[in-house]
Amino acid sequence: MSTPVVDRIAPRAIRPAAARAARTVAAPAAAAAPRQRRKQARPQELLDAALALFAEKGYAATRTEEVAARAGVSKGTLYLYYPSKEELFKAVVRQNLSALIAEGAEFVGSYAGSTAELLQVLLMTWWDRVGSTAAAGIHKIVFAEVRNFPELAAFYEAEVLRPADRLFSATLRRGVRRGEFRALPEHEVAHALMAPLIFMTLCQHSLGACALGPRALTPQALIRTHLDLVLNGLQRRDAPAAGDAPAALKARS
Amino acid sequence: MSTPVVDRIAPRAIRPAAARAARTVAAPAAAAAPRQRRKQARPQELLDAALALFAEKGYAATRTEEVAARAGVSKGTLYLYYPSKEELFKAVVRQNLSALIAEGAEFVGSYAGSTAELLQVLLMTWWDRVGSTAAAGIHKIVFAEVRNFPELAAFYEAEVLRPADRLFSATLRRGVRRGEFRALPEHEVAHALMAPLIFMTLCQHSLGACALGPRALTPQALIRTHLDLVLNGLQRRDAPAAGDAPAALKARS
DNA sequence: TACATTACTGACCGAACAGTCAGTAATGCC
DNA sequence: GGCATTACTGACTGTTCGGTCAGTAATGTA
Repeated sequence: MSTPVVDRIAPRAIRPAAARAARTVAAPAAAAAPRQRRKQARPQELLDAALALFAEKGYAATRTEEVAARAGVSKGTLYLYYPSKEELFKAVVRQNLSALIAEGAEFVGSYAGSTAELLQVLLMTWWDRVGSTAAAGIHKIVFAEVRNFPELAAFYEAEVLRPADRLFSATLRRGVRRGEFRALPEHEVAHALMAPLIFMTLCQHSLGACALGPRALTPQALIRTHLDLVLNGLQRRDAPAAGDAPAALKARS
Repeated sequence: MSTPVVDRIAPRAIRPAAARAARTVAAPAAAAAPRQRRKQARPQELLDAALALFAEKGYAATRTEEVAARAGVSKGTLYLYYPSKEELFKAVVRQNLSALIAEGAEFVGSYAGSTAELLQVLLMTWWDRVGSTAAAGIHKIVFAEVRNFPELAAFYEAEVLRPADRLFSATLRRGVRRGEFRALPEHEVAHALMAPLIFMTLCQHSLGACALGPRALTPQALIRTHLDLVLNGLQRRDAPAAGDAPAALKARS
């Protein structure tokens, strides 16, 4: 089929050539202060740097030295605060995903309005707090690399997947119980609810970041269409159509 | 927040320790024949090996030597047929994705039944020929790694994304033109149509492969629920419900 | 059997990278 | 100012991997 040709020289991977400078030009706030002692601030700064780089390049492709440089410290310092690359990653997941899911579960328990509205709020809030931020890039990593790092699979399952599934299943049951929705399989509908959103963030964090991908797929338009489609699909044939756009759960901090 | 602890020794990545044996126990068909000359068969065997390994481990994490070993040849031979790892990957994409999309476009042009039926056939066929095979793993790679290999982004966009988007947009327009569907934004609905399916394959090729992930998400059940949901959502309120399950496009070869 | 062609091999090169640790300098205390 | 504590540094190590190329052996031809 394909003819053998030996010509070009392909680079082993993307050339790093970016880690430099970070120390000399230094952090955005502090000018060019060499060797500061700021034990309190380091962990958070390292987490921020790690999230940004993991989301951009993936887990395996992110070099710990680069994370350190972005946080304005040396590689040795990173290992002073996190015992390994893996533990650093886990800390990032805990801070950015686990926290919000717990908050959402609490919200669902005390919500009084219609379930269609509730779903709108949940999805909009997810977009506001995760989907539109670097945290969305974590999903990209998990999907792609979890098989190469089996220990991270169990961690993500317990820390993110199960809680999120519980959250949406409970919400859908609520809709059926109140006579608003048809009774469709919970897991599958929960999947259909989140899949297009997460899928969109995957696009944005991959093809989209290259100014390519599904053309002009603006998040707002997609979420609106998606909600219209799904809420209409969930609706009992004899029920009236859902109202639209209640106020969101809570503005980003 | 996090306290510094330095204790465990984390491995650099997943230990390869798998490439061995492949030559001695050799290929399933030929016993243990050293140094065969089979110029015709090599390219396809290399593509098969590459697809399997790329889908399992990702692009960067797959070692060319491992691909060669799985195909029953040495690393040098691989580079005799494909000039670089990147070109090997492109060849895999062309064979496994581009081909089917072209076939689907042809099918849509000549289809006579209802558009709801047509969508069912397209999705079912996609599942049969891509979603349920190793080829689905390609999407995982693209989402995760395309940013580290910008040249692959443009390739995938031109070779897969645009053709697929054209295919679904045309089908949806057909439904609206024939008065079967509501007029919703094409790109967004096309996204909502494919996202849950591709998303499911992502799950299966990552968490699912670790026997985790969304519990008991069987493909058939998900596709059925998804189609029910979306076709019901697309339906004009005054139209009758869609019929079900026409015969599939064409059985897997 | 001798020779030419060429499919195939695998040791080797250079670069990259997770994690270490002996050393350096900022800070607090007297 | 002098000293003890400790946050921080960066050169170093062992290993991995894409790609190369001089050499080897299978095949066709006579």
